[in-house]
Amino acid sequence: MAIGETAGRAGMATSALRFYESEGLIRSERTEGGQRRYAREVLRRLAFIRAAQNVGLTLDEIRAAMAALPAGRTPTPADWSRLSAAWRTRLDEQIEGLMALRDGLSSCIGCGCLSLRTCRLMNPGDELAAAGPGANRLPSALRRPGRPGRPAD
Amino acid sequence: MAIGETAGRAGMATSALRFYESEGLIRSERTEGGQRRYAREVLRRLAFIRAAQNVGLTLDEIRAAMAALPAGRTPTPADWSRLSAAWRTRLDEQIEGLMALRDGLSSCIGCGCLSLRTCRLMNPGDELAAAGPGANRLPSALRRPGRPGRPAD
DNA sequence: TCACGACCTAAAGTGAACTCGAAGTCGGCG
DNA sequence: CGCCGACTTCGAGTTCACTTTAGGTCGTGA
Repeated sequence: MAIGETAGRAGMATSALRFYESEGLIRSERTEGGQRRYAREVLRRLAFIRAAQNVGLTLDEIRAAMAALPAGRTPTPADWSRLSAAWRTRLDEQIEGLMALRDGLSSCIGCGCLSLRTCRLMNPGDELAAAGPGANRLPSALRRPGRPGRPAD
Repeated sequence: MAIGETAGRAGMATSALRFYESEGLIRSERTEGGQRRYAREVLRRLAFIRAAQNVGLTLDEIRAAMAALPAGRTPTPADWSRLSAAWRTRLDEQIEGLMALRDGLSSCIGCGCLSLRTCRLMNPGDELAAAGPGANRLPSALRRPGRPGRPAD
């Protein structure tokens, strides 16, 4: 399949496919003239990438996960299934984190304190005293790239 | 308070405070020599910003929310409380979204299909046919800035 | 054969939320 | 009075996941 058809089927832009290829997430053959031709299997890889992103993985993590696929043969459904099984735990953790935040919020909403030191909304993980004040920990899917962890001070 | 002390108490870098000020999220007085001096109230604003970010709001949204604070007087605990009450709903939605994703995953994990068209993991909101295939919707806290919604095609 | 859309590369741009660095100034303690 | 750390501004850099643009090539239906 040419890049346009592949992208269309996967619901992505062609630029994304080129980008994924440059990042080593997918592979392609080339025609004589240098155009990409994708194997069917790539659709499954793209689906995996999409799904993994929904769960909050970065492309780095996704690449690492896919590196665990069998090298020689085309991956089977079972192979893909095994990979995605790990996501359940991850999702569970994310849900748990959000619920903790919500419950902390409930306990704060009445008082309006928003105290930096004592409010559970500020300090989800209890004290965190060693890491300095302020809430710094979020499930990784919630952490925003532009907001890197404070550098070691 | 000088910027260093304020930042220390809030658990943020001084650069963040300057940035927030440049973005109109906080305000300061200046000494004769041009240095910033912060009022106590700023600590509460910073706490609010931190908490709102934990819930997944952008600085734009946070600025908008804080614009609803009373202009003349110093905001009371009740004022802050009212603002943060809206977060509960938001968190509930986020949790619900993640749980739906997790349950979709459970139903997929056995089959390993990862089918672009039919897998619920790919298409959380059922068909979404109008918006094109692929899963495009995430709770905003999970959406990553670097990954903008596909432009209108 | 030729037109035209689909494709190619490489580099630069986007946006969020900051951080970092350079070059210079302030302020409070001794 | 002098020192030195804390402060100032401003512009550029960072991360992630792409998209956009410019300038050129491929491939296929008429």
